[in-house]
Amino acid sequence: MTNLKSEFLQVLTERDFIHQATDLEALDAKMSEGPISAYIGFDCTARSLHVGSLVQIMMLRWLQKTGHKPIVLMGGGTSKIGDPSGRDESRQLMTDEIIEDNMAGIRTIFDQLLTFGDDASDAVMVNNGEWLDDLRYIPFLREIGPHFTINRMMTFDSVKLRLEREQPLTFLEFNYMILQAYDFMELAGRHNCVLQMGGSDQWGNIVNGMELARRKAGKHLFGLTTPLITTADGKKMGKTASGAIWLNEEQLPAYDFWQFWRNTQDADVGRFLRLFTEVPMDEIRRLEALGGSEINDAKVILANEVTKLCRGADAAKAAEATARETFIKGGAGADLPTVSIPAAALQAGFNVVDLFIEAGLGASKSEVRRLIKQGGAKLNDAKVESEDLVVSADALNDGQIKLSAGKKRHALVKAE
RNA sequence: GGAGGGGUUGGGGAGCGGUCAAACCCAUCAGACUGUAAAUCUGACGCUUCGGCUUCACAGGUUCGAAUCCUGUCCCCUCCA
Repeated sequence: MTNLKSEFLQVLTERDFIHQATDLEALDAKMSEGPISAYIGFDCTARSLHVGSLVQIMMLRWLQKTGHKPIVLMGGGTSKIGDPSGRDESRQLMTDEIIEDNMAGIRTIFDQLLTFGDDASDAVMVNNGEWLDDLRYIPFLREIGPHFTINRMMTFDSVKLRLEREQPLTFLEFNYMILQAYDFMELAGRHNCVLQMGGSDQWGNIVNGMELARRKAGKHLFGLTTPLITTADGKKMGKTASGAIWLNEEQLPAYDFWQFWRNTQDADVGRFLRLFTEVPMDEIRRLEALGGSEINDAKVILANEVTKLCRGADAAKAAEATARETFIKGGAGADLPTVSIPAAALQAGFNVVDLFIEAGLGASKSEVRRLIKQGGAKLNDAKVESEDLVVSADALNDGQIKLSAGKKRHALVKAE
């Protein structure tokens, strides 16, 4: 791990991206000689990737920045199987249409973070459906099958854990690792790809690909994995009560995305800045050393930087402005979730409880009443004292009513 | 195929004829303290027109009364073959 020569690996090391790597010295030598191609595979399990995948995407970005060629592999083919790694249950099988649709959604985030094209260090996107969809069973088995022993496959975590927990592992899923191994070899042949990266749960799959390519084609390929990113209190990152933190605007508005980062725990700020932003290391060291409430400045920078990367500079600015307006001035920022209600209904008088539900700040009347009872409900920053309060048009402030549930959840109501 | 054990409110897990909307833990939400942090403390945590109403796998039944008893169905687990 010492004295790495290639810029890419230096960056990765410095920013704590590396969990495991195969033959790091040789890889370093190769990468410092000249540009290489490396890939990461993404399953098309949803219309957007979430922050759990952001580490991988950042690696591809650094790869490109340091002059190498990123290959984004869309798992159009493998998504039809479902990766059993790290899961106790089989994934629900998806139809081709859903996979297509998901792929289109996921593509947008890569367009945002990587430069695609035909130049040497331009990123390319490939779909493993290209070579997997039309595989013929018997020839494939004869070509690839002899290189895998069941004995060895049983030792990989994705298989072993499932079996140890006595959870079923179908033959379908059992094939996943073979197909991913085949992918690596295929990419090595088609795009001269020599490195596969991925999350730590992909280690087994990556190693399989390397071995297959070595045996079939005599190629020396490399693998590198990132650690599983958890929060300081040991939870999987990016899973909040309200759902996953999606990278696409369509799945999660920029303001909420920004807030997620702004609410990072003190202990995670430095690590997240290293992994999810391109802020220079000196600056990060300065920011993470901030004590007391000053660390909030670092959190704002974190939120701004990540939002800028994933959603663009304008979205980041707007989100920050809204947060500033809402939390510091105690006003109402434009980016807050907004709902419209008919002006006539408001004229007639609207019960607070119903209004909170309309604004999405409560799922049931009981829930809102509880909120009011506990003193967490505010209307235009004044505590709602009674659940019988009737809100009328004179509550409008610059044409809008600000509702708050607790300190962090705010919404605007406008009359139409 | 045989013998047992079980399916309870987001998760775990009590309850085993009435006092059960159902202990407790976790998660979640709110309040206090702070810094839109963590930790801690407090409270809440099915729905409701506040009269009640719908929940304890599903469908029936016994009973004044069932999550609790009986019958059937579906699912899960353990052991034997």
